Formats: sequence, structure tokens, C-alpha cells
Amino acid sequence: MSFAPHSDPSRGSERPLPASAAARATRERILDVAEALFAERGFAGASMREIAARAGLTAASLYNHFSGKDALYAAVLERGIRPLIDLMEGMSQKGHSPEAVDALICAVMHHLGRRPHLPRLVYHEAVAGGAHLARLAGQWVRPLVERGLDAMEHAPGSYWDEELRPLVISAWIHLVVGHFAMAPLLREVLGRDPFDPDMLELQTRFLRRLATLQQAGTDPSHLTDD
Amino acid sequence: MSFAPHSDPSRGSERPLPASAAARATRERILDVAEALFAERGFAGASMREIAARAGLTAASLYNHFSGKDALYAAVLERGIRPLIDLMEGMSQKGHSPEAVDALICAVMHHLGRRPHLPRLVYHEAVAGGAHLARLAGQWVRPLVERGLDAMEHAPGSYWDEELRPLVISAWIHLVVGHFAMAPLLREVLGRDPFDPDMLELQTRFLRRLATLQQAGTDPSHLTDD
Amino acid sequence: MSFAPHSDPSRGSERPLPASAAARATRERILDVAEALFAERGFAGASMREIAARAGLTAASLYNHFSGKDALYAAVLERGIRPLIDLMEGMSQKGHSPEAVDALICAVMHHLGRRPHLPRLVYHEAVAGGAHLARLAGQWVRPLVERGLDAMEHAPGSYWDEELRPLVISAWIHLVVGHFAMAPLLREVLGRDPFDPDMLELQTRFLRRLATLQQAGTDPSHLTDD
Amino acid sequence: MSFAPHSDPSRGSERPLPASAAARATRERILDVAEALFAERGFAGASMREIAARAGLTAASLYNHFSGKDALYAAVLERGIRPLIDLMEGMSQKGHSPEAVDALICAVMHHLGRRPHLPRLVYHEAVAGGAHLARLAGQWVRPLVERGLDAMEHAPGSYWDEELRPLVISAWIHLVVGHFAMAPLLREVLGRDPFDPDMLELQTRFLRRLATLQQAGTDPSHLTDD
DNA sequence: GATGAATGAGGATTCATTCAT
DNA sequence: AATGAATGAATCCTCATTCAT
Repeated sequence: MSFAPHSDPSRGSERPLPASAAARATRERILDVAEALFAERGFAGASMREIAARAGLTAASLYNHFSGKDALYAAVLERGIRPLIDLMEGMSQKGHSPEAVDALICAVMHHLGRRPHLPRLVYHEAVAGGAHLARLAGQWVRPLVERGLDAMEHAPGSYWDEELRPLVISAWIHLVVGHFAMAPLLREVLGRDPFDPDMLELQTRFLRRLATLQQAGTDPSHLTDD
Repeated sequence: MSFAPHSDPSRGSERPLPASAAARATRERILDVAEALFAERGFAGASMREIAARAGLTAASLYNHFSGKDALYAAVLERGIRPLIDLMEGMSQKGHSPEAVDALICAVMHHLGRRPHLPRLVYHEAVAGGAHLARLAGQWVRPLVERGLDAMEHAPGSYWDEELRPLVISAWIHLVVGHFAMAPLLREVLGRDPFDPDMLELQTRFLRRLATLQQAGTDPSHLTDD
Repeated sequence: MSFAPHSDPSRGSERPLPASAAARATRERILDVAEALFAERGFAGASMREIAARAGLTAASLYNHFSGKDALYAAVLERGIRPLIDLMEGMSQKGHSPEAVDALICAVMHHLGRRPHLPRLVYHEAVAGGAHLARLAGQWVRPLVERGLDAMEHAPGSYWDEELRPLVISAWIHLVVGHFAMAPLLREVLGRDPFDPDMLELQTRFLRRLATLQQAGTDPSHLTDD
Repeated sequence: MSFAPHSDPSRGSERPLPASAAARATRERILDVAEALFAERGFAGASMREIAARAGLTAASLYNHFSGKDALYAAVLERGIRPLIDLMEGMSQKGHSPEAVDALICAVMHHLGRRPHLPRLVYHEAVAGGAHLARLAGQWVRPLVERGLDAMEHAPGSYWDEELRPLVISAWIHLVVGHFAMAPLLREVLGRDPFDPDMLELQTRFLRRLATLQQAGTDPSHLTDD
């Protein structure tokens, strides 16, 4: 039930001090179970008591690490999304060549596949329009959109009209994140788990081919796969 | 295009006889506000009290119309999705010609645009993997997927490998439903409301062109819009 | 443990509608026990649970009658102090003759003797400087002070300098209300209960004599200051 | 005639050895803020955490100085009241002449004016009838009452019947301590702070004149009762 | 069909307190 | 002497639900 911490202690925005190693471990454990439960039930549906229980604590103890439910939720979001932001920032320096786009798709898919709860978390927030949506949008999604628009603008001869481009970006988000966020539904309908390495590889292939197809729209002379 | 009680008396799952007209009206009012609130806050976040209040009632009165929160939620889901099922069933008799697909896209977009809360409702359920997901998947999504696979199979020369096809269908769902479900996020990021007639028309245009593009993948000789 | 309701239904500021007789009775019962407990422990020390238990209810049921702890406290204060305000307003029309003052003392003492918790309630609030103090001061104490100053001003030849007069009023409040509010201390020290009819009569006698003494000061033939 | 324990080192109730100077300073700091907070909110309303915070400590650290909340409260009470006890004992050796009474009033007023929280503390305890009331009454108030009764008895021709005398003493307490204890209310009603030097001087003048007036009653030439 | 009153369960959070560090 | 982490009990309050009216 607990996924790899992936913590980046050099960036601890909440508790700057190193604290004890045990305390940091507890904190990560809380964040792990909270991420899972928030993803499963949404903010309102997840209870501090159950988060605590799953982390092997009492509800009261949570308050030694986070000042409240909201702060815990924010920390979960922060920890989950930060790597994506970093990913994108690193990417923006590598230009928008087809290879770079291809690499970005692979990297994002890989990251999301490793943190299975994050997409659902984001979707819960996105669908509900909760209090943290603004920050989520501003810090993560908007930069991504702008980068994407930039890339399309600088592409030699884009297939898409300028007014359609935002929707293209939006579509890419739906496709990339949605695949994981809707995992419960897809499991039910397709009978296969989107997190299965097979499915993961398949979806990656699908997305890359889609990217190819899109670029082919400009010059559709060479449609090849892998 | 008519949403009212679906005129199928043999299916009344909740209350056998609709009783008085006033009662039916109250019931619809409850369903309306419940749909909105469930979409906004998810199942756990929506309270019977607030639903009742928005419907001009007391919480106790809700129980004269629905046996409990779960039943109310089920009824909301049922009422919202039924027309989509009907839509698809009607469609299946018209073949899978590009024109038919085009018409389906238009029809679905139109329906979802009219019932703004439904997609978020579905997404909440899909992301959370709640108790009603199985029925939702079985009655609505699976038929849709099968129909889609069927169509792709019978297409002259499909661009997509057989193993990718389920993902293509899944992608279409992400694109079509996601546009509305993620409305809060899109509003935040794009600064425009997905339900605006302009945006609605734009997204429809985008999807149709995508369909064209996909088919063009087979024979990409004629990429035209509208 | 429960004292006479003394409720004045013609003035119900909280629940204008008559409600059921049983409901009104419950409400009064809650107010009775809340008055006692707030007096005993102060606002912070009294718990909703215990108030409910003493009233034969569950804590949740309290919220059917009062919107929260604050509202309950306010209602207790209102119900207890309203008669005093009325008393004073009635008094103000009878002039400030020694007989009137004498009657006022008797009436106030009688009322406070009947509602033994009220003075402690007021003292808790006055000493703590709580949120309701402003209203308490404005509605009850300030009018009383102004009436008193008025009376002293119109007295033929007052013994007290103008600047001392507010302190005289303040002193009267200390004496009248304090006798009851400090009941626990007095019981401990004097070994007698301030609410004993004997003590009550004694204190009344003391106060009346004090009033006489004060008015006798009007003829300051042999009084010196400093 | 001596009640107080008083300078009996064998009774060191809290901490046998004051330990380091720094520790003693911390202890005093804690007592200071605790006195203020207990006065402001009463025993139940004051939290260890906030006391600690105001003292620049963590709640856990309080337990290095006091064994618990009760002990802390007791220590605050003890520290505040001890000087009053001493004051009174010193007084008892100077007889009951009008000058002595006058000096006592001045001394007590001066002390209370210097320790603004003490009266409210005492009133909270007196009104609530808490666990420490007995000691407070026995050590401080009862001696005072007995001294007062003694004085009145030995006065040449007292104006007050024997049965009224306890109430006279009680009244004096109300007047002297109440002026400070009810500071929040008086501020609200009179618009002036009882601790202002002006007000302090005024109240002292008022009390001394009252004492004069009372002694003047000794010659009851024109005073009638009932 | 609507409602006010009642309730048990549970919500988040704070409490005083302990203990290893 | 100070503290961070942990906790059981208690805080106020909301929840969905029932039932007599």
C-alpha cells in the first residue's frame, strides 16, 4: 500500500530543519497513505482518522506533522506535482524537436506510472474545482500549456489553426493523465489495468504514434511506428 | 433530445407509481440540485442537508422521495446517463460511416453541453472507483467501447493495430467527456469556459477534424475541415 | 437542579413560531441546565455534551434548538437578563424617590435570589471580558448606570462629587450582584448560603440601610474628607 | 491569630531547590503569563500550550517546572495571594484605628493595582467554586473577615448590628477587589480603565470616604432603619 | 408529502500529558 | 532544561437517518 517515497529532501518547503530521521520517515509515510486515500475518496471523503490509521498513528499525531487536513492535502499535492514541474522545466531547454517531445511523453508516462495515485488526485481536484485548483493550475498546468503553445508556434508548419491549439494541449493532458486517472473505469471496461507494464507500454506507443500522426498532419509522407 | 422521465414505466427502479404531479416535480427538482452538488463535491462531499436546502426542503423530506443518499445518487446517475445509452443505441443502427461517426460526435457533444454536471459526475465516479462504477461501466461505457471496436474492425483499412484500438476508444472518451468534466481546470488555465457556445463549437470542430485525421491516417490524401 | 422557567413566550426572539409545547419545554430545560453549567464552569469549561446529558438529551439534539454553543450561551444570557432590563425600564417611570430606590433594591434582590445562576454567569463574562460582554454591558449595565447617574443628579443635594458618582453606581452593582455571584466564596468563608432566605433578607436590609446612609450623607454636617 | 503558613521552609510545596538562576527566571516567566491567561480565560479556558507559547516555550517544557496544570494554577494563586496575607498580618499589629484602616485600604489598593490579573483570578475561582477555593478562603479571606469583625467589635459604638457585620465585611471585599476584577466590564460601561492612575486614585478616595461615612454612622443621630 | 426533534456515528481538531532524545 | 513526537480523551459540530406529527 505504500509507494516509494521519492522524497527530495533538498527541497523541503514545509519543514526546513532536518528533523530526526524517524520523523522524516513518518512524514513520508503519512504523505504516502494520504496520497492514496485522497486519490481514492477525494478530499472530503478521506478522513484524518483513516489516514492516521493507515500510517500506523493516531489522528492526533498527524497534527504533529501537518497543521491540518488542508495543509496535509497541499503537501501531498506539492510533493506529487513538483517532479512534473521539474520535468517540464528541464524539457523546455531541450527545444521542441520531435525527439524531445517523444522523450517528454516517455518521461511523463514513466513518472505517472510510478505514482499511481497522483493523476486521480489531480482529477478529483480538477473536477471538483476545489480550493487548491488555482495553485495546481498556475504552477503546473499553465506552464505546460504555454510551453506547448510555444512549441506549436515554432513548429515549421503546424496543422492546427491558432484557435484550436489550446484544445490540442488540453487534449494531450486528457490523454496522458486521463489514462491513469480513470484507471478504475478502464479496469472495469477493458478488463486490464492501465498500470500493467504491458498497458503502460501500449499507451506510450499509442501516444507517440499520435504525436507522429499530428506532425504528419503537416507533412504526412512518412507514417512509421517504432 | 428529450430528457424528461424517459417514459419507460417498466423501468421505474425507485418508486413504482409517480404519484401526483407535484410529487414528480419535487422529485425532479431534487435530482437537479443533487446532480449539481454531487458533481461539485463528489458523493462524500455532498450532504443531504444541503441538497434538501437547495431544493427548498428539509433533509427529512428527501426520504419521501428516495430511500437514502445512495439511492439518490444512483437515481441521479441513472437519469443522467440514460439518454446517452439511448443515443448510442439509436446510433448503432445507422452504421459506422464517417458521416455517422461525425453525427455521433455532434450529438454527444450537444447532450453533454446541455447537462453540464453529468461529465463531472461520471468522472468523480470513474476516478473514485465507487460502488456505482460497475453499473456505469457495464451499461454505458462498455457498449460504447464495443460499438467503437466494431466500427474500427469493419473500417476498410484501419490505421490502428488491433491491440491499440481499445486505447483509441478510451482516448475518444477522454477527449469528449474530459472537455466538460475538467471544466473547472480549463476555466482556470485557459481563461475560457468550456460550456461557452464558442468553445463548444471549437471543441466540436477539433474533434471532427481529429476524426478526419484519424481516418486520413489510412489514406492521408485529403485533409479538409468542415 | 432546574429552576422556574420564567419564560416570556410573548417575546421569543429566537424562535418566533410557537413550535410544539414539548419542544418549548425541551428548550427551556436546555436553557436551565446550560445556565447552571455556564455559571458553574464559565463558557469554556461547560461542554455541550454535559449540558445535553443534564437535559436528558444527546449533544447532537442541542443543535436542533440552538445553532451552536455561542447561540446557546447568548440565549441563556438573554433570557436571564431580559427581566432585569424590564425591571429597570418599569422603574425609570416611577421617579427616583427614596421609596422607588428602595423598591428597586427589593425587586432586583428578589429576582436575583430566584435565579441563582445568573449573577455568576454575568460575573464570569464580566471578569473574562468575553465576546458577549459588549452586548451585556450595552443592554443592561449601561442603562442602569445612566439611570443611576440621572437619579443622583436630580437628588436635592448629593453627597458625592460628580466624578465619584460613576464609582458609586459601580459599587452598588458590586454589592447587589456580587452577593450572589460570590456565593461559593461566601459559603466557604461565612459558613452560610447567600441564598438562604435569612441571608437574603439580611443582605436586603443591609443594602437598604446603606441607601439610607448614603442619602443621610446629603446633610454632611459632620463629614470630612481626606 | 496567625493563620498563614508563611515562611515555613519545611513546607516547600512545589520544588525543593530553586536550582539555577535561569530556571528560576523561567519559572517566574511562566507564572507571569499563566497568571495573565488564567485571569483572562479562567482555568478551563487557558491552555497549557498557549501559556507555554507566551512564555517562549513548548508545552512539554512546562512540565519541567510544574507537575501539571493544576499545580501551575495553584502556584499562580499562591504567588499572587501571599503578599496580601502578609499585608494583613502586618496590619493586625497596628490596631484598628481609623488611620490604620485608611492605610490598609491604601496598601491593598496599591497592591492590587500593581498586579492587575490577581483580582480576576480570585473572582474566577470564587465564582466557579473551584477546587482551590477552600484554600483561598481559608488562608486569605477568612482571616481578613475575622480581623474586620474584630475591629468592628472593638469600635466604640458601631453603627452596624452584629448580624449585619459579616455582610459589611463582604461588601468591603466586593468594593475593593471587584473594582479591579470587573475591569473589562467597567471599561466597557464607563469607558475608562480602572487601572488608570486617575481612576485608581478616584476609587481610593471613594473607598476612604466610604469608610469615613461608615464611621460617621457611629453617631446615628438622624439615621433610621426600615 | 413535509417537518421538527432526536440520535448514533463520525467529522476535524485541541487537550493535557508522557517520554525518548 | 528543552523539545518533538505520540496519544487517549475530550472538544464542538455535522452526518445520514428515523419517526411521530
